[in-house]
Amino acid sequence: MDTKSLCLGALSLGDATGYEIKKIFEEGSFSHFYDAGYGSIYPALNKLLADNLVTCIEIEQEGRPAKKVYSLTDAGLAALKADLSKKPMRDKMRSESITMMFFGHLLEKPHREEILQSYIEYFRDGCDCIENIDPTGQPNGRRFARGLGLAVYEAAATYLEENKDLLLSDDKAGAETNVAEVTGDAA
Amino acid sequence: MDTKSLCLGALSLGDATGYEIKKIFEEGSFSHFYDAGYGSIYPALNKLLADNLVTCIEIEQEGRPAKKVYSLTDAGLAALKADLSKKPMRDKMRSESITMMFFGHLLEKPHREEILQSYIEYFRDGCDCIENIDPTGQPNGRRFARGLGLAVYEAAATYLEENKDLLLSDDKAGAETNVAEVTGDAA
DNA sequence: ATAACCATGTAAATGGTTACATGATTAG
DNA sequence: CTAATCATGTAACCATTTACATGGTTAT
Repeated sequence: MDTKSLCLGALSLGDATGYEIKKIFEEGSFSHFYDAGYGSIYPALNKLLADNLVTCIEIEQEGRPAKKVYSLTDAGLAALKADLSKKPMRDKMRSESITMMFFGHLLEKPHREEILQSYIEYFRDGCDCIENIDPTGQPNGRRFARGLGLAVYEAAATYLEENKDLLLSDDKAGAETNVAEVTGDAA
Repeated sequence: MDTKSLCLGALSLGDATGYEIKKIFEEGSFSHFYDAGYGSIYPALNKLLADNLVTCIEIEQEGRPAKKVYSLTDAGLAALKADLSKKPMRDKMRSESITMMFFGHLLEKPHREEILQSYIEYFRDGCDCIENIDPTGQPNGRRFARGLGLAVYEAAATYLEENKDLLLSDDKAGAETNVAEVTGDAA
C-alpha cells in the first residue's frame, strides 16, 4: 500500500482535490496512521487517472490554478477493496524523539527537556486533532480507528508526563554502563 | 537521522557485526522505534568505515564468511552526539492494519477478524519483547524509552481487545455514509 | 529432510522528500 | 506588511526494500 492506495481511500470518503487530500492526511482522520506530501500525492493522482481508477473535473478559478476535483470510479473502488484484502504489512514506525531519549545520557539536559516537552505537545495536539473528528454516524471501522489513535496518543502523553523525572534526572555514576562494559561480553 | 546514525547508536551499546545490529533493530531495545534490513545496514556500515566513524576487525571462521566486528571511533561518537543534538523530526508512522480497519466496511468480516487478531498478537509480542529487556543498571534514557514503548503497546493491545465488537459488528444501515452522502457537501 | 540460523554483500527498483516554480487572496 | 491559505506540478535527490548470490551448520 502506497500513496496511490491511500488516495483511493481518501476519495472513498468523498470527492476531493489533491490539496484537500493532503489536509486529510495531516489534520483529518488519517493523521495518526499515514501521511504524505504534495510531491507524492499529485503524481499518485495522475497515475490513478491514467489507470482510470479516478476521474477528474477541472474547475476554473480566478487568480488561482484550476481546481481539480477527483472522484473514485467503480474500478477505483474495486482496486481499493483489492488492496485492503491483502495481508497487512507490519507497522512501520520511526521516531527520532524516542531515539534521542534513548541516548539521553549523551545529551545536555536542556536539550533533553526541550525534546520531551515538544513530544508531549505533539501527542496532546494529536489527541485534540482526533477528538475533533466527530464519530457520530460514521462506520464502525472509522470509529474503531479513531478510538485506537486516541488511546495510544493518550497513553503516550500520560507516560511522558508522569515519567519526566526519569528522563531529566542524571544517571547514577554506577549506571554509566558505556562502551567498555558492554563491549566486554560482546567481544 | 538515517540507518547510518542508528548504526552508530547501536555500536555505542557495544561492538557488533552487521548481523547483530539487525537483531538489535528487530528484537532488541530499538524494535519499537526503528527498524532496518541488511540492505541498508551493510552499506551504512561501509560508509561509516570509509568516513572513519567506525573501525572493523575481521574474524575468520570456518565454513562461514568472515565475521566483521565494528567498533565506534571517537569521531563516530562525536558524530552520533551531533546527530542527536538536532531537533527531532516528527514521528513517521505507517500502519496498514489501521488503514484496513478504518475501511473495515469495505471488507469481509472474516478478514476483519483476522487482521484484528494478528494485530493484537503483534502488540502482545511487542510487549513481551520489551519486557525481556532488563532495565537494571541501564541509563535513565533507555529505561524511559523502554517504559514508553511498553505503555504504548499495552494501551494498543488493551484497546483492541476491549473494542473487538465495535470492529466486528455490522454497520447499521443508516451509517452507510458512503460516497454519495459525503460527496454532497464536498462538491 | 527441512527449517532456521549464521554471515556477508550488491544491484535494481521503488517510492518518498525537498527544492523549485508560480502567484493571487485574505486575515492579522 | 506579513504570514497563511489556496492550488498545482516537476525534477533531482535520497533512502529503503527486494531480489539475487553464496553456503555451511544446527536443531526439529
